[in-house]
Amino acid sequence: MALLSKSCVYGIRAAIYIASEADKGYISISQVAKELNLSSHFLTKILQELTSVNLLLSHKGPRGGVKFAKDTKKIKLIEIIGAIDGLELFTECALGLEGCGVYKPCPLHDSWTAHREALRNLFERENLYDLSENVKSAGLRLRTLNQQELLDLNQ
Amino acid sequence: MALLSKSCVYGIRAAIYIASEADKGYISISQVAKELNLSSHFLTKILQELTSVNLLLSHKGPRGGVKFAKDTKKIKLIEIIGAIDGLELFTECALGLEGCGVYKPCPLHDSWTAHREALRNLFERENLYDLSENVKSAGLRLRTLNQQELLDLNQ
DNA sequence: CAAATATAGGATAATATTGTCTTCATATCC
DNA sequence: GGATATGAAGACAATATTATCCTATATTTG
Repeated sequence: MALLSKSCVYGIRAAIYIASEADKGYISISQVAKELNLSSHFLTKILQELTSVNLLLSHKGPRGGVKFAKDTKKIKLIEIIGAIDGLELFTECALGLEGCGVYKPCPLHDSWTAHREALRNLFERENLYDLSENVKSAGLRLRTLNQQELLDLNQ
Repeated sequence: MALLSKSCVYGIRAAIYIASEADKGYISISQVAKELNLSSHFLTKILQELTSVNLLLSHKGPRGGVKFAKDTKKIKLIEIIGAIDGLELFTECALGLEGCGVYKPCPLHDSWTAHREALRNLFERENLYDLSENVKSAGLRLRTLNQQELLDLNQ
């Protein structure tokens, strides 16, 4: 199991990329998909979840695409995660027990709730502007590596 | 998305219960399943993953069942998780990028790797004996609640 | 208005996860 | 040795996730 679903991860990577191009207005999803090595149709669907909650604005037709509806400094990763995966990860019992709480806790209740908050903080801290700036200035990576790059890395 | 798969969660809940009955020798899987409100066939499959890595010993026939192969004080939750879900959660990039590391990090690399370790520690700390003792002494919960219990809880 | 381009949205398919059921093999007990 | 109880293992089904493809709709451009 991964922490986040693939859809969510694709959404986050795309969001950071779109934020890095925020000054250019609408950016086409197919360009984002190409840049990140994703299926454009699949990415379109994922980003629709972000437009439906008004995080993204979309525009059809030539020179259309998507852009963020507000200042990317004010958009935290947790909003992207909430729109795609939901926030259950940050609210639910680690053992999936409904009603697990102070009154009827599971054996992991205390340690997990504490940890859950730290995890939530992690994603509440990160805003899209900072993340995208880091990508630009430090050459961080949003793409998968191709075969050759993976080989190079393993040497 | 949840942190752990359902199989893993079922495995953990069963493991804690089995540990709480460790002094009774082999305990039948169907009894465990009944106690925890799980399908016995499904649980059998999950526990087979624990016997196949020699965490559990199994015994067929009347008075058969499963029991832990070593002192439950020495079995940490991380071992159960590793056998069922694998340890990818504690080793992989949060954005699922292969080869994400110091050399070619993703924008979340630093904060996630730090957090990942804390998460791992959480599950490395907890041993089955302590967890099962907590369940017994503090009446903690391994079961799902039934309709009535859920209603009671919400009042 | 026509052509081109882009998102929206639905149909379908592939795969993984979760769950049930049946059969088999083995052990116990009488 | 026969009846019974139990885990092992595989077939199968339901559901969720991931992915692809096709059509519809809106918008721009000429």
